[in-house]
Amino acid sequence: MIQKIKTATMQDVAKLAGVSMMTVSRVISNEAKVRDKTRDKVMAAIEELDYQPNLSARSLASAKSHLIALFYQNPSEGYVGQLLIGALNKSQSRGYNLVVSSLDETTDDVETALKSLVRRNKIEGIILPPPLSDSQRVLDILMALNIPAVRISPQRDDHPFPFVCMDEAQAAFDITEHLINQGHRKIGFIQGHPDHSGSHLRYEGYRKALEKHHIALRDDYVEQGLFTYRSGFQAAVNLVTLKDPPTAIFASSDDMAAATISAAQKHHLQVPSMLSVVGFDDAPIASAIWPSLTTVRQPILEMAERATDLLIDALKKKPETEQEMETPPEQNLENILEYQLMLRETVAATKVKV
Amino acid sequence: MIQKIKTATMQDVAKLAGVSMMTVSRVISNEAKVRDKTRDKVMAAIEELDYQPNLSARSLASAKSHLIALFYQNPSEGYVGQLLIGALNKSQSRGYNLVVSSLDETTDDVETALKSLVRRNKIEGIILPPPLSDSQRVLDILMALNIPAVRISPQRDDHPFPFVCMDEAQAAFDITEHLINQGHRKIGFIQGHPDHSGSHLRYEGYRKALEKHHIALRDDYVEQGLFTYRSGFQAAVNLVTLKDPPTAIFASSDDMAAATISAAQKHHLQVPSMLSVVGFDDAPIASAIWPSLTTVRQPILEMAERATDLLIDALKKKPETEQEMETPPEQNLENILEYQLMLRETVAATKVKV
DNA sequence: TTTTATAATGTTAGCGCTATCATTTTTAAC
DNA sequence: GTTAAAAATGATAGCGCTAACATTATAAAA
Repeated sequence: MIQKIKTATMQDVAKLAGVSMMTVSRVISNEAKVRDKTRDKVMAAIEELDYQPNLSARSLASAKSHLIALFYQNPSEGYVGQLLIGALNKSQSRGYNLVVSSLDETTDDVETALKSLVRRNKIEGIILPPPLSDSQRVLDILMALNIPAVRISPQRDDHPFPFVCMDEAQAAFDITEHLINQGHRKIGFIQGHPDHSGSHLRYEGYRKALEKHHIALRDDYVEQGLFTYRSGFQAAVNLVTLKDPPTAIFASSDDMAAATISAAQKHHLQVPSMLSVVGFDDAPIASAIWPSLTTVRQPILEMAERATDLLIDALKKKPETEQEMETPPEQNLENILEYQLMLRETVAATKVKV
Repeated sequence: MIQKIKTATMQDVAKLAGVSMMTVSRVISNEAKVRDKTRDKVMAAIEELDYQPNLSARSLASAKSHLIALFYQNPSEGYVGQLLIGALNKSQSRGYNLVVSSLDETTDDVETALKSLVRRNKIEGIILPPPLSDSQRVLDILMALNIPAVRISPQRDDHPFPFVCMDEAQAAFDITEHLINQGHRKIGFIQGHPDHSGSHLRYEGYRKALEKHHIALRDDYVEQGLFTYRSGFQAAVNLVTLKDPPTAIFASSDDMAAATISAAQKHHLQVPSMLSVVGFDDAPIASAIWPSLTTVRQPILEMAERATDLLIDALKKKPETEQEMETPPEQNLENILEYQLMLRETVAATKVKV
């Protein structure tokens, strides 16, 4: 026996509410001119019939694909996963569908590939996570295509496309201050890859926190890393073998923080009793290792959701004004999301009095 | 200036090919009865016009949602990510859309939640990754709903829903044999969580490899773990502090393997020169740490693709025969996917002669 | 060849919604 | 109160495709 439960159509709703289909359509789609009383009647009917609009019919009638795309370029698996879940949830709930595709911006034919993807699939808007969000090349192509795009965690904010991000400098500041509050005064820092978005911001936060608490910035406490475990390991060894070693180390990524813990243990420094360590990202490794890592969680899923919202808002608005994706020069503050300090097991208060 | 490039419709193709729309439709959708000559003409026209079928129109006309769902329940981030990419790619290319939703099978109202999700979104089929693929409860509900589902890496294969998986026992066998081939005879094993799919299979593979090479299975070389770093650490310490410790350790997960490396280093055993370590999963941590971990890669993305294919095949076939999702009792071999040994840096040949 | 079965193709009628324009109602202005 | 402007609502015609059936071409049987 097959379930032939005919779901209610807009027709049904209109009849029940005693209005025309068009009015129902207006109530549902935009917030067009509908009298409150009418809207209420329609809403009630929708409620009663448990009406679900048919997206296919809507797309067909409105000649819109209701398709947005997310392009990614070899970021970590965990990162894409979060991104996808966020973008998928949001687009679904707003009646859009998501196309996901990997895109290598370094190949010669990005332009062709990109254009054909967009044209053939009738893609209406694009979400660009890092590192694509900083690819001048991709941005230029999209700009020329006159297709709306939203960037996630871009390094530079001087581009007309809107973006969502997190205040990395503030997060770095906070986690450094957390160390200071635990009594640490000798705090080492392992920098991230100099080219990568965020490295500088994280260093900036570290610097400012020291400054605020009148702790001198020591050159020998700052080591260069590349975000990788291996680079972090070497940097940590350098710090730990200093004549006057730090009592805490802030590594700019979780991989490097994990390496720092290994390096410390190798040099017979118990973590956190003899050395505190903090990371950045809340990557899977942060909670996999033991002791588990105190770090900063980037709200990746939420960023993806916000980006999707932003994009769809622009899509819905655009046809009216035929304007370029208007970016308020002052980025809306709501698009700078909250991070979260994940206080776990790798930080302890100093026993030594300061 | 807006791009009003009207994309070709089926009408256009039909006209150019000198046939009716219906014939074009038949050429495109199924492999129905169309003379080869006709098909060629149509294909040529499609090619020439770069025709892309309009999915919305198709869905509307065929009264199908072309929607499949993937439900997940807190697996690791990397895992969902791979899964999503695979499922998304495949469903996209076969003209389906993917709804993704997390689902907690332990809550009281799973049944209600599941039913309403399926009904409201008109979901036609479902992909169930672990651990949902083994949830009797969820399987029962879906069965009652008479909705096709495909399971990924299920523990038990006695259920009518089809599944895709990897030969874990064989993989465990292979990686154990790799150790043996490097001259190791004293090989420790850290088991996974006893409840979890795969734990037993991996142990079985380990056991069989020893057996094949006439190496006695020693009880004291087998430690119980729970897949977590922490559990692995303790197990590794136990193995390493044995009077006659193993020269190699096979941990049933990468997290535990990473922990094993830490434990070894803590006990001044250099990896791999003094102790070889292998893991299982090829989780992000495997390539994050250093030395990077020799392990087994599960083809997660491919499994998701295959599962999606399987599901869509069933969906396309079903209406004809109105049959329950026919599972050939003997699972098609094509649905057991190839794993890959990731030979990295944590294995060395024994120096001691055997 | 004629008849019959069968395969191949065509015709028609919507699927459920929105765009467009026509109509009615309300509000504002005089 | 009358009239004009504005706001709210309705009627109609498809969007591009497929289901269902009708028709025609082809092959098989008599």
